[in-house]
Amino acid sequence: MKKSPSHRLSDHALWALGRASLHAQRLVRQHMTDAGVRTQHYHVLASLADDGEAAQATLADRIGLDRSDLVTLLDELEELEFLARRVDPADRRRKIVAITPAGERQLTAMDELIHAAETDLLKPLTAAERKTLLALLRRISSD
Amino acid sequence: MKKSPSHRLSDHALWALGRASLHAQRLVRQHMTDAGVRTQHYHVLASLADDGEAAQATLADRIGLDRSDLVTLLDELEELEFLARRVDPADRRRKIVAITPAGERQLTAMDELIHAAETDLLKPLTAAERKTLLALLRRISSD
DNA sequence: CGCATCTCAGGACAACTGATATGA
DNA sequence: CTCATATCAGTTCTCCTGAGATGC
Repeated sequence: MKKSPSHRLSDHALWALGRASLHAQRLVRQHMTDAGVRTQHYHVLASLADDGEAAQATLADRIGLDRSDLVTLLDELEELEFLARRVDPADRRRKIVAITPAGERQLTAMDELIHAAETDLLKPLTAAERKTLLALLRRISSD
Repeated sequence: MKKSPSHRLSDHALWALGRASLHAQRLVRQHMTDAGVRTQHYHVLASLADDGEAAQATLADRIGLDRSDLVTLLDELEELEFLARRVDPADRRRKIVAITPAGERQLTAMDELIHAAETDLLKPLTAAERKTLLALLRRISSD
């Protein structure tokens, strides 16, 4: 016997995931929009800082972003001088993207906002539960 | 000593959530788009079937959807005759939304697709892990 | 009058698709 | 010629905002 009469919306991990993710996005924006910067900007800068400069295609793959969408994103960040594009002399089709000192400063500033949002999000969980959640999420998304 | 050198993108539950949710959305679409129906349509029909007919405002609250967005959604579903709107005689501002037999049939059909997507998503997890994940997701999104 | 309900118009973001120019 | 890279244009979907019309 099932206790609740098949609540299609609340019993599916599918929607629970969506709602949690939306909640997370809202927290991020709530902390970030003041700066006029978007989540994707953070992704780009963080990837460049953590894994080093790269061609746009590999950068897009690293973040899991579409290559065509990355173009506009890089335009905006280059305009702000948070990164620089230079043509790869070895293969002149490629443009190598590198973060600038100003970009690193911006990244450190955003790090705090992100950390605050993450803290808010995980507030109801213990440290062990946070690790469990992260591990489970990784297993269902990467495969 | 930390083992990995602070991978900003992979160590945050914030992005793990986003990636998992995106992956889930893709699975749903992969199973659903054939029918020309969207996720939100399912939400509306499922809520009407599980919790009964309701005024638009309360329906929107139940799904967690914006009231203005619900209008278009209901227009589409009414066009397909999957639901019907009728004015509440007790308060003529209100329109009571109810699912039709055709809507219920459509819902059953979608149930299978949704179930398939959910199975795909949770494939890497054991039954116990699925329960844990669902419980953790609920704790961080509801409060 | 203030207030709630439904409606309409439009913007912001993210994900996706297809086509093009250029170089390897 | 083929393939990959970066770019450009346009669509869809979801979420959000503000304003109007009608009835309480």
